[in-house]
Amino acid sequence: MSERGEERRSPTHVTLAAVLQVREARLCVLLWERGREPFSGAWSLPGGYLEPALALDDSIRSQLARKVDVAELSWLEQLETVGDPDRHPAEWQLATAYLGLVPLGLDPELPPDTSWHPVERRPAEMAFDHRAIVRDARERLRAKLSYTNIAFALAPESFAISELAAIYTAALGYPVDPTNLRRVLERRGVLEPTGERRTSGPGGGRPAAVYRFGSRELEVTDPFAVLRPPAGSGRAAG
Amino acid sequence: MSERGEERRSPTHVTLAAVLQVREARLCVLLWERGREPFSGAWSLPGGYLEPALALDDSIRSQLARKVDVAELSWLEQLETVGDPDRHPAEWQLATAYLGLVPLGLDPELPPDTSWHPVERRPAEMAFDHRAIVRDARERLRAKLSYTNIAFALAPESFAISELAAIYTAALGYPVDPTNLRRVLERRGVLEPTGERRTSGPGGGRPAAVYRFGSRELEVTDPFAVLRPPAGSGRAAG
DNA sequence: GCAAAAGTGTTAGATCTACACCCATGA
DNA sequence: TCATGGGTGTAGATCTAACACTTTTGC
Repeated sequence: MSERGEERRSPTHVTLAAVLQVREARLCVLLWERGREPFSGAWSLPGGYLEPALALDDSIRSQLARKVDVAELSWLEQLETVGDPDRHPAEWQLATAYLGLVPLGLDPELPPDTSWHPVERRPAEMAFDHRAIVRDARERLRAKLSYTNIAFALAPESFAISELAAIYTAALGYPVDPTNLRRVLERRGVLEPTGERRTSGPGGGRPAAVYRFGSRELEVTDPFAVLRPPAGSGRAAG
Repeated sequence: MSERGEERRSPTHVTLAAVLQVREARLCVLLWERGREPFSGAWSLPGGYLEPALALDDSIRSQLARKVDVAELSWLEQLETVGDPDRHPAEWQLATAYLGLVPLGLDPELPPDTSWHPVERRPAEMAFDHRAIVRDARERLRAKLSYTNIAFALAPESFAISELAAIYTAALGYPVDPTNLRRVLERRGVLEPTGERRTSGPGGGRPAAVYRFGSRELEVTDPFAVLRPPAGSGRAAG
């Protein structure tokens, strides 16, 4: 890391976010229609230039605030940084992409150039390399759903198990059985009964118990599927 | 992503790498002793300024080439990008960190300011935020050892199962039983017998069969520990 | 023969999916 | 009482860690 006091050409740096939400049983991503070149008219991820004195996550929060109420963001984590020299036609630009999540049921106000798109039917042509970023965000979410409690960020404050299973189904892309989902999450100790019950619908049916997530911090609930440490070995931190 | 043709202050951008290797039964990281301010004399990760027209991974490869023969790098993947405004005392600087792996047994020539340090006993004071990056690299490696075939990048071309178990033990930080490791990897189909056998040591002992990894591409061998898709459902790509 | 190291067999436990069955409610 | 949806029980399959046991070698 040799450095000189002189001028040095530096890339511009933007932060982007793939904000995902389950809407009408489909995993959707928040996209914005560009109004100017390059890629004018193309769908792109919300974001913008990194400002001095802002941390990366503060930057993306601030950029997102122009499109959506960031108080409704239940999760934000860094995804990847892309920097192919030709990813921007006119300038040398890097982009650090984030994965954001919004709980089911919220419907934030959006500016007219911004809307939700099902991830599976997202536009084939997206600005820059944003299509690949959406794919990576979806993959990251799917992986974490399987070994963490991150569903707390997709689910509303409280929910019936069948509603939670529908969220998993939408996000994972294949059916998730509520019966077994309950058992998995109960064994892991992440579910907490609220004591309330849903009222049955018009067709009748047994009322569903209402649950919430016991913690809204990310927890790795299934740390070592294989090659787990021997019985009584607490791994040293460091 | 509003942009203007005018000048814009941009952060400098460096690429760094936490290069890990198992040496003498310990997971080690390649560190470099800084020769100038800031953090002169402190241990730091190898890396340097991103050059225009270089992709991020090309940049870190090129920077690493100054310290170590990059042909001996068996794996390189992006880890994270850090950009706290005060991470560099003098300039506005972002850093994209990579995880690199070198197989057991290679001992690349190093310049005098560069050396291997056991990850568990790495210097308490490291330059910038490099200590946290080493920790994150180790965690990433540990996680991937459990659900992918990434051990191919830590192991030599061919090996006995007991040698491979020693590599897992060093990298994971807890004992891994060769007997069960063999079964896990054989079921996953990642091991390939070479047909050769090790000669016994001086004390005797049955000669070990020699294996290699069938693929040297990263493969997720244990994709869904839980919540797996129903029996005959191929997930759609996208 | 004996020690040492590698490899095999086996057992007990955990956890998962699938599905049958029972429960609580509205009409 | 019947349809509907929620909840429980259970069986079968898979996979795992642990460990006893057998095999193959050097001395």
